Amino acid sequence: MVTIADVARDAGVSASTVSYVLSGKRSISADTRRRVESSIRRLGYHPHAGARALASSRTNVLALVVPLRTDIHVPVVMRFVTSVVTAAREYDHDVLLLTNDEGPDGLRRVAASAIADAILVMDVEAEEPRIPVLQSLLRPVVLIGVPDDPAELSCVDLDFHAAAARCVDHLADLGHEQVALIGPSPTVYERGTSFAGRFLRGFTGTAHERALHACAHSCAPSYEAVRECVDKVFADQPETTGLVVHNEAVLGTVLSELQRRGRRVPDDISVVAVCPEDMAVSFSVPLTTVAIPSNDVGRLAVEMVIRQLDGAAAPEVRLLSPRLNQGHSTAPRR
Amino acid sequence: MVTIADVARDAGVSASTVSYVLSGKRSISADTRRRVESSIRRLGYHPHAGARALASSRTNVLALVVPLRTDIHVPVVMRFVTSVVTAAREYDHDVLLLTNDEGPDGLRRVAASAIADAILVMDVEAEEPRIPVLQSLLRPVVLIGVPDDPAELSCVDLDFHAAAARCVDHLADLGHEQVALIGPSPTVYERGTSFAGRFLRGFTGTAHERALHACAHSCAPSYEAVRECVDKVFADQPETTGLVVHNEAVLGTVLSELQRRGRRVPDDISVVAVCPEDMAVSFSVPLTTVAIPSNDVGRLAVEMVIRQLDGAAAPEVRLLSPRLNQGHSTAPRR
DNA sequence: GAATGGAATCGAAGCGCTTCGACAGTCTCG
DNA sequence: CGAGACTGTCGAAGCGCTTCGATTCCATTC
Repeated sequence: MVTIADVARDAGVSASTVSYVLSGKRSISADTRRRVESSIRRLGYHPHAGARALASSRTNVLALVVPLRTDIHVPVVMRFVTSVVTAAREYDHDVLLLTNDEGPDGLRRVAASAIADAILVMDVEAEEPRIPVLQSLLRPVVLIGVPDDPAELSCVDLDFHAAAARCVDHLADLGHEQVALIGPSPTVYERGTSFAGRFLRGFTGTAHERALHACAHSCAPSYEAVRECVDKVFADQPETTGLVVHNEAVLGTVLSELQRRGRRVPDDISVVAVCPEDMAVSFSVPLTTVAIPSNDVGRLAVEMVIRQLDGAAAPEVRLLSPRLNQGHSTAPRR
Repeated sequence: MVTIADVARDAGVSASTVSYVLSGKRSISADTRRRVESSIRRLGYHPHAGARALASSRTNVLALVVPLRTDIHVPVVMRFVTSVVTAAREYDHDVLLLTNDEGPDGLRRVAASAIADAILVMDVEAEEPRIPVLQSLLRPVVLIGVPDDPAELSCVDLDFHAAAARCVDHLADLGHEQVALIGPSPTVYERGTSFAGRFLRGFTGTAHERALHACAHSCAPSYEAVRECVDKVFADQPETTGLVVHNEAVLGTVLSELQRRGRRVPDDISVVAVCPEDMAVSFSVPLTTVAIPSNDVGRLAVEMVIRQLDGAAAPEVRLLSPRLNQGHSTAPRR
């Protein structure tokens, strides 16, 4: 293994000088810097992560807690994960993958043994049970999702309340008077997943404000559940002409089910989906969507946590404003 | 921070004794062990990962290289990832998530800076370009997938050749004479993804042996592509009564497309899918499948790499035998 | 009863790095 | 021209752990 001492010898300087070249924490003459850098390259030197962590109490690793559930749409989760990894690398950090199945002890272990400098948590519930542990960790934490009481922890997420409002307003503006929401799986609501409740409240609240008839149904990700759910919508409100789908997993099934029933999109019924942008274009009708900005959220989470690590920022709650992308799945009511 | 010295003082022994209690590398009297363990618990001691790595040259971290592509089915990827994480934790290891976008340098960096002890690689191509780098790393590597020339690297995967054979045999045994394969996206084949080619060869080879008429088509994950693909199948072979779908992303769409055309499953056409077991039951007809054993593969990959780390095993190629689960989507030809 | 060997423990060295204080040399300015 | 400030570099300490003798104590064995 190539050590800092090898580089120092090769460049004719001391080890500390090499360290300062690398960290930039003290000024170095241009000539020395050049020599050291060329030695580093020539020898293929990479600082030993453990040694560095030991000496500096910084690992340059972020821990990311991902959900193992399957009722939450996996491709969406994966988008967050990759955006976090990508952003982390830009700030010279790596990402350690954690699941919840070790429970709070897993978090304590990672924090106490200094495997990671900070922790990012996905799949946040409204009454998030992990908050006490996370607070006790004495490390920066960013929640991807917003619990009812963030308790001094950083949070970042799409503003799902506003997103729902945006959907309803769009449909109302187009003249639709009976609207329906097909939401996430019942299990998602039961668990109190933070974004689900926020969206639902935004939906019903705005529908009420705009004086629309509205109904909302959760929907499990199965063929039968979708069928049943669509049944319920038209049973509740036969004249429903505006549909908001907040459930990526059943989106395709809902569309083909509408088709099967002879309801044309957007002629007979307008559909707004809440999903990642690139998902919207993979259907026969490019969908009008409120995008889930996984990339922005992931990147922002990383930036927030890095700034906290640098002591340059206090915890804060950031809600991203929703953007509606007009597709061909919504049209004025006829 | 609680250090080993704190524990030692608390238990009235030396630091090295605490270390030996933890590692079990020397014998310790029952009494001492008890005292040390209770001190550890009382003080909430967790060994500092960096210090440990420095002293022992072992990080207890496995790096996992995941694909960012979306033409490969994300939920399947995620299943592998979670099974790797879960298995790794059982062997007291954590998982560092790597993507390919740093290229070979990323691998070198992780290996040279001793961030991880070993590397697991997903999304392996037939002519895997990363093999030279991986070999130069001087660390255990396990490929999840089998390249044409593994070159002394460990590999583990489902035996896709045998899996295809199993599908075709099943259909042939049921009396079907014209069979078709709907395979992964064209981009997957173009890239030379290892499992795609192996499956395709298994399909055509076995169909030939069993004297069946067979055709195979790749299929992009879009509504139009599925439609076109199904068109092609029945244009090529109007009497096709056996269909193998090796493309999780379009499975649902293919089924509804068949339905749309009035081809009942399994009455008019038998369908065998290659997908994770739990995915098979989420359709209106529980599918006959050859399961992709993500859990077994992920766990096996971890076990192989751990055994190599312990010096207890040499690199090897492990192909898991396919298992066919009879569902309700296949029936004798009428 | 001296020699042998095993069990249990300790002390010290060392893993590769960062960081602090010291110092020599060079500038700047009154 | 000497005090003071700044620049660039070095040496040494120390981060928390593992591991290699060395040591002590006891039980065997002939």
